[in-house]
Amino acid sequence: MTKSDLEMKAREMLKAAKLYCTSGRIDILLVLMKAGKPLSQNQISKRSGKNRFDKVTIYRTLESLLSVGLVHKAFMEKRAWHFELANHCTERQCHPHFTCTNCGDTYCLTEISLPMAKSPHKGFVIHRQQVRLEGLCPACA
Amino acid sequence: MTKSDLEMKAREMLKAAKLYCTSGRIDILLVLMKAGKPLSQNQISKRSGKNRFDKVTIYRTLESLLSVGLVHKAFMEKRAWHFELANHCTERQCHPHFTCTNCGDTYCLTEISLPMAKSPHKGFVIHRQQVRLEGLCPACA
DNA sequence: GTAAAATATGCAACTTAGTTGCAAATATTT
DNA sequence: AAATATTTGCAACTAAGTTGCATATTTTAC
Ligand SMILES: [Mn+2]
Ligand SMILES: [Mn+2]
Ligand SMILES: [Zn+2]
Ligand SMILES: [Zn+2]
Repeated sequence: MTKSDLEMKAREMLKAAKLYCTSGRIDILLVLMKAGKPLSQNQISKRSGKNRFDKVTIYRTLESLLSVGLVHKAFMEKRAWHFELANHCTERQCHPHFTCTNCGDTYCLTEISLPMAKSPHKGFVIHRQQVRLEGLCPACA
Repeated sequence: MTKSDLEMKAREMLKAAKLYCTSGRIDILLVLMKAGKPLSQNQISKRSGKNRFDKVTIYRTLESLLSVGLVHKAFMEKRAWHFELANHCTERQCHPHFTCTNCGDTYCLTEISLPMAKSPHKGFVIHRQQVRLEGLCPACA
């Protein structure tokens, strides 16, 4: 897929979601598509190349992408929020994220999925489940 | 269990972990025991009654409890870290936490446990798994 | 019990993540 | 091209968490 193919895809995603098609949104979508793993505001900023958006803009952009479901917050034990494209995800369950306790890298384990937890009787209604794994990555094991 | 029973227990936990038995640690352990759910530094501070510890002390106390495994960080989609006693937990998996998307309350689902995820071939070694659930609590369903 | 050694605590100052209001800029609709 | 709707940057702010250092408390050794 060429660079402009990706950009076309980003535009289509925004259009389908009825969001204004701005350079900030396109740029951030491209960064997330290329990254293929959850990124923080800071990481997104660094990867935005020549277009440097204000951090407020990045947060507000992510918020708008979140609100239409194009992006998810990933469940990670880090200080900063991490965002990723909401693909590979069902309505009820995102793929697990694995973080290496040695090198700190995080991987999306899109091949794995756990059965949904069963509600513990007393009337909890479970809508969504997120799983976080930690251990050693191939390089550190 | 009377108040002093709990305090005795806290002292024993600290002794067994070879940590100095200070009023701060005892106090924070008591708060966590009584709470029975993950609390932030701020919440712990408010619940500490007449003994008000500096927030730096609370963080450092939690760090020491973490380092000997008496306390865990719970995996929550909130801005602040949340800590809880590390009981009801196996080495490999803590109980799932459920957060109500309506009222925001969090519950420890100690009755539930999911099977451990299987490593996706390529050499990941999984040590620990955490599960977060969201949906509606009995009061909000 | 007392002194020495080891560790915890408070305070002030700092860093980093995320938010808010408002005026200027850009995107869409007409 | 103008009118309208929405986004963006900037500056100033809040909240969470950290660091250094002097003082206080806990433990150990005698
Ligand atoms: Mn992912
Ligand atoms: Mn819990
Ligand atoms: Zn690693
Ligand atoms: Zn609720």
